Amino acid sequence: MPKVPHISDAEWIVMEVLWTSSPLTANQIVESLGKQSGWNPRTIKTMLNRLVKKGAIKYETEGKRYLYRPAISRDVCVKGESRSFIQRVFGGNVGPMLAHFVEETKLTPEQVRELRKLLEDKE
Amino acid sequence: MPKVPHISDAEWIVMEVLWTSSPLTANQIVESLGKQSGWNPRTIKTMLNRLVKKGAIKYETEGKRYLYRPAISRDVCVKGESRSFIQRVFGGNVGPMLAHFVEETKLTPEQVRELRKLLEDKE
DNA sequence: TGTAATAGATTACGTATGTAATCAATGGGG
DNA sequence: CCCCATTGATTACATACGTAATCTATTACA
Repeated sequence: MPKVPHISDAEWIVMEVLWTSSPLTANQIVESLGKQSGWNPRTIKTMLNRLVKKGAIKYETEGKRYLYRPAISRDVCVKGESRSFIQRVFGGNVGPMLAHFVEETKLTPEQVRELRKLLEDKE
Repeated sequence: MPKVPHISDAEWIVMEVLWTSSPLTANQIVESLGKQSGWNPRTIKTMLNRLVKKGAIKYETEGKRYLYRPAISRDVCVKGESRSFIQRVFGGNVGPMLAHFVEETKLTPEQVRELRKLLEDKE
């Protein structure tokens, strides 16, 4: 039952840290987020707790230290969030969603080329 | 100050009704959502209230009837929600987001053709 | 060995959301 | 002209989220 838990905005930022490198101790995560995040370390601890509770991360105790690591892959989360976003905003239709963004967004020539290549491979 | 209010999942469904056709009375909205939604009419009334409060819809009283209509366009909401989604999940980078979906999604030949056309126009 | 510093666990609290029930005003039928 | 049905407004309540503070257990130091 790969029930993808919903990762909130703030939680997502914490997850990124662990997806980038893990395992990490709570303190390493706090440091990694650093002052830029503007979060009190307590706040980060709280989020770690909640993420554990919702099964997004897990920890092992190495001696007395807690080592956190993701319990679900970034890819799975991206798919989950994407699905619900596209469902909500585009009624589940990816095609129109893509069209919307291709039209709406400034893309670099590189990106345009890459997308065209991907589309060619589709056919 | 086109501050785009956040439209929640459930609220979005109500908004779709009004974006599709408006103005409507509360009852027409309830009917339009019908049993498929599984919502108690009270629930729908509550959402209408909240949407009014957050400035997503407005109403005029025609005689004693309340006529609801959107106060913000679907397009503006789509842009707002998209921005926060892409920010969260793709760090704000639309290019990779598009690449992800083009790769991940089954698209009809039509859709592929349309996207390629849009991309051509981009260059 | 008693005490302070750590660090995870628990509790806090305001806002948002999902999902309603209850209140109150108003108009139509008897 | 009064009472009920209708409909928007107010209130309810549990869960999620953002943001912490406090409690507690453990460890390092004086």
